[in-house]
Amino acid sequence: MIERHLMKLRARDEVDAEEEEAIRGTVAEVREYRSREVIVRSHRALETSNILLSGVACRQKDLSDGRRQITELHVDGDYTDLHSFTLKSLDHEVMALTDCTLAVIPHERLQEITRRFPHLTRVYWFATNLDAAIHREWALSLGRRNAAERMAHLFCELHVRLGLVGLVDGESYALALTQNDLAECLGLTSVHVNRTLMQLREDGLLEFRGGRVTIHDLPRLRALAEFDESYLYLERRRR
Amino acid sequence: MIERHLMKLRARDEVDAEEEEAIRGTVAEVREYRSREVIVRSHRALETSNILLSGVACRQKDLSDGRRQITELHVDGDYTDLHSFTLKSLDHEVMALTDCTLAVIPHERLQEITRRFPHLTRVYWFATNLDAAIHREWALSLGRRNAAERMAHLFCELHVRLGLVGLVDGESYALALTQNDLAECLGLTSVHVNRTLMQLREDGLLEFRGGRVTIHDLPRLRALAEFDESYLYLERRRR
DNA sequence: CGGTTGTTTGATAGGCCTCAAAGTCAGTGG
DNA sequence: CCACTGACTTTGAGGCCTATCAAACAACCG
Repeated sequence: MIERHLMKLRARDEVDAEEEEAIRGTVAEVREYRSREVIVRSHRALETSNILLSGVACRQKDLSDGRRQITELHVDGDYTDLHSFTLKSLDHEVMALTDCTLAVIPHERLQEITRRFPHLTRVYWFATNLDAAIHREWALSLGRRNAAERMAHLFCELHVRLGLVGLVDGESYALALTQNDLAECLGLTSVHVNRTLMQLREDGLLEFRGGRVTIHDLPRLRALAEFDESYLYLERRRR
Repeated sequence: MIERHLMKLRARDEVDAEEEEAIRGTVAEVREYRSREVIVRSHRALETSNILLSGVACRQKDLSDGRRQITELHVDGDYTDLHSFTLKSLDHEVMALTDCTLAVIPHERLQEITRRFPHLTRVYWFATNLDAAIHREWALSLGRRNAAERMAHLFCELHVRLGLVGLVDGESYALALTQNDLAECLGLTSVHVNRTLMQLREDGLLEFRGGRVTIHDLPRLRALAEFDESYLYLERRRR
């Protein structure tokens, strides 16, 4: 059930059998959400966190006039809101962008495994620090990359992150987002996203249609984005 | 020495005498850096972290053609790179924007106090999650706020964060940054920062000159920025 | 098959960038 | 005490990237 979550942890650290068992034991419940449903509301006291088992979810913040920014995308196996374990409430919403299945993990169970397994504490601390690293890379995109570079970078990031959990088929992966969702990730309007997608397609870099991304020229895509995957901390080492 | 660091921790949690003593014991050394010196290089194996004792430092990332984005500003009492404790190396540089003094904390000492004090582990885990919350708010600014709103928001954030450590005098605080530094925080050019500053000044919101920010109308500044300080997690509670 | 959601296209506007140069100021040294 | 320097700020003109507004088109769905 949480196999993809374990795959992801194992890509960056060692997790032994006993730790794995403890992690499996943290799951209290499994819930389903429909596309566009809010999974976690902002500014509410929280006593559980969630692992995304399947689907695409996001963290988003907005302004009063409706301007909205997605600050991170989540895919299968991601903890969407592990940070609420110490924050106790969130500064953003977590929302389902497609139908989603999530495992619910009570904070008290996290408290317990961090007490029993100091190493797992660091594994999960690392995981939240990785989210922050992704935020920083997005800040670089939003602040300094133009539309095409930003978009190329996002597709490269997802290519790696989905690849880690076995969801990339050749150079293609499922991504059931709307162009407006992309716009809210990239700090653009959906109209400009549409035009930028067409440009990337005409340039032979990739196609995005029917909820699927097909990369035609990964080296050029990475070069355009100046994509350097080191911010995803892919080394498997003791944390 | 690390009084401001403790002030900041105490604004969000309780730290008892024994824990405080342990924290003081983590400091191995104190170092000075000149303005513009690199404090921590990216992509290098790290075995220490740093608490900023005085000065302004930043985290920054750049693209090959020189475009640069600052992803967070650090002020007195901040851990500039606590996340390297689990990340082991950084995806960005830490740089001094003014002359700075930093306390050096070996990771092995952090390892030790997290073993002895599970609560302190959560206090510091919280601290890195707070950095991520700041990153998200900056993403909202970079993606969706216009130049004046972004700038207003940044000055509001610093007003609160410097206030926490006693560095705000009335509605004024020292901030020895150049307009170009601001531009690199805000995803703008220094020319446009200059024009935006003039506009904020003409509108009677604030002045920024001689390395000092003077806020003339805090309510209007906050309204312009839609500043909601809850992302800074100012409630004092057990983490 | 009408209704709804999402994509595509077109025309126009504006916010911010680029390039360039002048102005200001603190610090340095003769 | 003043020329000199370098770093930073300010101003101006022009242009581009992306937003805005509007409407047509396509695809999905009950």
